[in-house]
Amino acid sequence: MLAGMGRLEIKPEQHAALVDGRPLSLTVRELQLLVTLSEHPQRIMTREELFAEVWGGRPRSDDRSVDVYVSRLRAKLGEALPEASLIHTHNGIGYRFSPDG
Amino acid sequence: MLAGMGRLEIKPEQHAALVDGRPLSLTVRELQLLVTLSEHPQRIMTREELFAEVWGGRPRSDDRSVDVYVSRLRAKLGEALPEASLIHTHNGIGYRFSPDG
DNA sequence: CGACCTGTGAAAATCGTGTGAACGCAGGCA
DNA sequence: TGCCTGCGTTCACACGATTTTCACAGGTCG
Repeated sequence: MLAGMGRLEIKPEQHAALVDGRPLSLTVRELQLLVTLSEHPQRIMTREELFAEVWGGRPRSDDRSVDVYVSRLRAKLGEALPEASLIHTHNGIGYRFSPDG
Repeated sequence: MLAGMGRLEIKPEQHAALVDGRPLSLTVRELQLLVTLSEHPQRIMTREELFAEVWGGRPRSDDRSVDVYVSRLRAKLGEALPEASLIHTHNGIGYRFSPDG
């Protein structure tokens, strides 16, 4: 128990992601992205899908917003849950959220 | 231990907030706000929620009362408990009371 | 009147966002 | 193995948005 996960709860209605009951200080965008990813666990989501959900519309072909926010999110999650790696990169495709490592 | 908290007691029924047994000199509004925040520890509360509890009704869209009173409250808490940071800002959303830092 | 509380406007300070660019890693191929 | 190359990661910055703080005017109550 409390290995890696089970410690992270995502509560969109409370505008919060909790680790051990304590909210991470995520920005609105970061939270939106985390919520979107976590709503489809183990599913590889393309940048287009993620962009559509979080920003709305389609990303420019060279838009790196999703990558940048994934990076920021990983940094904050990594601080709060050092041993967990929740967001996985799928090269050439997109990202996947995995609740357990 | 006794960093930040354990030293602060909030007694709504006595219209008082005590630090090491001594009452802070808070105004009615300040106390109401502190009570409201502290009744939901670790929960991010929106301005609308706080306003509804303390002032009643809905704030004007550009109302900054909550912010101003949070600021006044922090000033007084900061004097009595210099090392504690009990009220956290969540940008774009609202405020959160955290008994321990 | 004098002391204090309250809400408002506005200036000052801080933070979030998106972008371009630098960097680094992994995979393909000789 | 060693070099390319494409893609993902992260940094730095500028701009806009949001929060913090200050000053003040009106109100209350002794």
